[in-house]
Amino acid sequence: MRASQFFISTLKEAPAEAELPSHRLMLRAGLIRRVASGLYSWMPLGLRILKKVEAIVRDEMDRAGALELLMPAVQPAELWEESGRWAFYGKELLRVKDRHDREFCIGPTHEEVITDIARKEVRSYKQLPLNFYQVQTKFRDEVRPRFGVMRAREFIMKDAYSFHTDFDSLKVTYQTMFDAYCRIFTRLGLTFRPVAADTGSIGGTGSHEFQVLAESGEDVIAYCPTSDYAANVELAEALAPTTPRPAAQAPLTTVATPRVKTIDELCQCLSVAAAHTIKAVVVEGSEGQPVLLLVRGDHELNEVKAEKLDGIASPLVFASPAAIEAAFGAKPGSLGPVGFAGRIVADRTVAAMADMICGANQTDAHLTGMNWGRDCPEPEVADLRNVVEGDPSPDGQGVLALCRGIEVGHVFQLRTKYAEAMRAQYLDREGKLQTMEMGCYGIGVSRIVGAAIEQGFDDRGILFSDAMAPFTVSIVPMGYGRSEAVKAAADTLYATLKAAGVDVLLDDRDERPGVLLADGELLGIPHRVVIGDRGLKNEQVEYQARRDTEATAVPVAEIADFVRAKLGVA
RNA sequence: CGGGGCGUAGCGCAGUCCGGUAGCGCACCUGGUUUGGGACCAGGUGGUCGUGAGUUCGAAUCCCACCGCCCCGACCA
Repeated sequence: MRASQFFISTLKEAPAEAELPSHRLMLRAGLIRRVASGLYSWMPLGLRILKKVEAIVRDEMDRAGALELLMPAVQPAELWEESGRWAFYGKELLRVKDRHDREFCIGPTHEEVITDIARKEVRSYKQLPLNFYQVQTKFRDEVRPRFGVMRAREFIMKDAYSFHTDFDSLKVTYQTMFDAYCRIFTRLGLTFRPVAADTGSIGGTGSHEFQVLAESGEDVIAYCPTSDYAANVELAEALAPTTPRPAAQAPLTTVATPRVKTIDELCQCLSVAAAHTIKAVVVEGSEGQPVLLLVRGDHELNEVKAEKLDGIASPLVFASPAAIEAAFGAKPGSLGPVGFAGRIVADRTVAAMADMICGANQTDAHLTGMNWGRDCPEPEVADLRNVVEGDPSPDGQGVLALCRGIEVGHVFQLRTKYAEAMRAQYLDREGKLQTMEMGCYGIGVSRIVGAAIEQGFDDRGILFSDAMAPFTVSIVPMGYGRSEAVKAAADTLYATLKAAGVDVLLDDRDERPGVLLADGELLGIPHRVVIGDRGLKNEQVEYQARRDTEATAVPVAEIADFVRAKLGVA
């Protein structure tokens, strides 16, 4: 491509709305333009990147035996009513009515439509397993779209759905897809980690997320540096302390703690460490009754774990201040287990504590020296908290560390959740009707572009991998319109690389050298050849990779082969 | 949904407190000079100051309402 025939629209300054490096750089480089909150146009340059990601995804999906199809973005409400999600999905589902007043949604995902296809098309076990995928626009009406294409409302997703006669078959395809995902992210040049994950609103059993490691990530991952354990903190198990509970020593004492509402204030007021306190959270049980959850003062309640407990409302509902006062006779900030007659669930760590400090169920008062068994009954025990740095790894191999990640892929074993609700059945060998097993597999194609930039940029711009860059090589002539020699050398190299199938940009724009060089760096083009009269005097041009600190002089006669060698192109 | 902030030219901003008929940098157009790191000179184009309703002789500026956008929060009692 000749830059003069293309559309390059870079900005020296990023619009004020962008905060995250990837978002700023995507706007500055002119890859995307915002249309409305969470809605972006992909400009020609950005679309090239998106297409490259898509091509790799398709290549690996095809290789994994998945078959591409295309489902509509607009879906009838009836299908969602059948699966039960029309009611369950909530406000993120964009619902619309057509001219006949019939209800539809703009698809945030496609389990319903694909299951409808499977139940209509598949009759026999002989047709299974099957794996379909599509690359398509999704819409999720996010509460707070942010970070440009990373959490947009409309985005491009590759979603695949597999159908099976039995769980064993599902597990085989799940592994095939897991492996394909690893190849995709590796080929894209991303530093990523597959982690065990919660299944969330999609439902099902086994699940892994593919997380691109980045400081700005919205997810927290717990991993073990000395083993291959890795899980989203939502899921990572906090093991029970191995040391037994110490014997009670302190007497139960009520202390006045005026205006103390938080653990921080409590620690200051009593000059104690948070690890000696316990934090009380009141949630609703399945019948709406208050349930008291207890975690250590310096720990965090894990909502996902809490709502999985039997008898707890799911999704989790926090009790209202009024309900709390009615049940405890005290305001939030002074709650504790002593004297509370309802259900109490203590985190494993809390269950192993002695001489604790907790709320007294009396406004502006706390108890010190609280002990299980002596001052109140032994509590029900469960894993309720987020793991913290240094916790023992659940696989028994060392301790956990935490890092942040951007979720770019997610694979699920859905099992029969949708097939059952929507009666996706087949006839088995014996002629008996059976429910299909299902898997689903998603990749956030547009999010990958943001995530990749988040993982690769410097003060000059983007650092794209060869696989994702809008162009692999740029030829930057110093004075294309002024020097016949420069023009000839640039044109020759351009023709040669193009003929070799290299995605090359000849920057023949009538701009000053500084503009051409700065734009190439902003766009993250990984390989650059600078051609100028200065070098040509000695029959030389300059090669510099985007990540190199210095240019390499290369004889003009050898530059094409030199670049091809750098790219690994024959 | 709660809190904070911001809406003035395509982008970045000043002007708003203290009302007087809109400005700077970049970008863009024309001409000239330049040409190995975002050039220089000269001349130009472009704005219902987010929208609506008020106060006033007069509103970007003051008052009210609305809309849009960004950030933080929406377990941590």
